[in-house]
Amino acid sequence: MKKLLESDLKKLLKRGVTQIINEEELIKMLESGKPLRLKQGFDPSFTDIHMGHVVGLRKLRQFQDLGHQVVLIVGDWTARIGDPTGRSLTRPMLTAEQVKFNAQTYMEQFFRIVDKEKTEVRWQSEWFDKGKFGLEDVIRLTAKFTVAQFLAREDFAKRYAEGHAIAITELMYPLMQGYDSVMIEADVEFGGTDQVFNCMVGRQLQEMVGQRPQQVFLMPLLIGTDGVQKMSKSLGNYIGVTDPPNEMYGKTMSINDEMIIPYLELLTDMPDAEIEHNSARMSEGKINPMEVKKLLAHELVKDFWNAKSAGEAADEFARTVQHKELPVDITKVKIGLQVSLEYKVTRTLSALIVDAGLAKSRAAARRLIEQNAVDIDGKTVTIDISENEIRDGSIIKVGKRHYFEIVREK
RNA sequence: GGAGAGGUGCCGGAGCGGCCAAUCGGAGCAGACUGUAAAUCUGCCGACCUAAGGUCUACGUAGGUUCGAAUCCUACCCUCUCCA
Repeated sequence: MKKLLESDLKKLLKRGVTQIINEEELIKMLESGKPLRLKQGFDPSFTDIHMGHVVGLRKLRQFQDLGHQVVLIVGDWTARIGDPTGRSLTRPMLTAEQVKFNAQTYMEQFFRIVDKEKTEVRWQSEWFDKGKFGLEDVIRLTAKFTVAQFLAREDFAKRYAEGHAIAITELMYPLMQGYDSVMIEADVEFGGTDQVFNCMVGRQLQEMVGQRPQQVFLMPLLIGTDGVQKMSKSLGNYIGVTDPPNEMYGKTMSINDEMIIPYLELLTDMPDAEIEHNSARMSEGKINPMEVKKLLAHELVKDFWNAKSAGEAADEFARTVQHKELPVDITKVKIGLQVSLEYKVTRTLSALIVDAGLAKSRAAARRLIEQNAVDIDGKTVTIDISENEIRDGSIIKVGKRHYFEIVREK
């Protein structure tokens, strides 16, 4: 165990933390010098980790660096139910195969941030599978809680009030998550602020079986790139940890100003003093917020890729976006006479745009043309011309930042 | 088990025999403005056809009535509410 310093404690318990239940006890536990069992669960109902998850994973890493033990729970059973948290609709159930695949992918990404050496991976199936958990257990578990307790939870209450369906299995979800804490004898459970209820159930269950109730460590939910809703894959407002450097950089640059400081606090190791300094300069108008955002974007790409990629992504951004020059790599679309058995096919510009993957359908591509969104070699095109009218090597721009090059086949 | 309400495009939600590819809001996309921010304004927003027009596919599922159905009828599936 590393010796606990005052500065460590501050960083650990203050930065990027919404609430700790119960903080005093947690501090005592940390000071005792005994390695703590930190519970982090996830549902393999999705595969990609994005920056929203990173907030919590970084926190786990900080604890690990002080010598504590992470216990990662693969929610292979809960995933099949679907976490009702924040949902207005019942989620579809997943098959065992999907769950397994997703878990694998998830963990590959998880260990980019969290230290694998100090992590114990446990699957819920270890205690929930057939033969291990029976009706008797279900009854014992469910008997401890009331419907009123569950309806106190905001999302259940809301769905109920609005007449949306709530499956009984969904009520099982928090119980199962709580039971996990008992099984692994968790000292601290980590989660986003939307996890309070589930984590508290764990606390209560542990107490009922005579274990010391876990401390609950709640972290803020990261707002997505749209600046409004929490970051989530299904809303499409996320930055994934596996996003290629240019994309990660670009997406970061598109967040709005208000989010720059929170992102720095939650996703980077930039010292508090430096963050405050930047924040002050921005509000005094001494620096263009874009410059700070560039620091953030660079920092993220550096952490998830490397310094070299970060530099390149920054250059690419400056080149294509700020100076409106061409990107380094351009997709090439081949044109030329294509003769099938039946007839000769000459494509139109709209078809080329679809082939380049920049529109879902030809109708959509035509709409783009009509809306002056398409340029050929810098000149806006307004009608859907034939590929024969396009020169070899022409650069076609679609929207603000998508390009492709025409290559004529002889 | 009984009674009532309802299932519409990515989401919410109008329409209740022809003028409905379907009002409106949100999301999304594009243009203007910019710092590829945000906000704002404007336009688009089922597919296919080199097309001011045409064709096809769509309003829970399957049939039916009608010249014509998202709209009426029948059966089925699903959801919600109340009663038992």
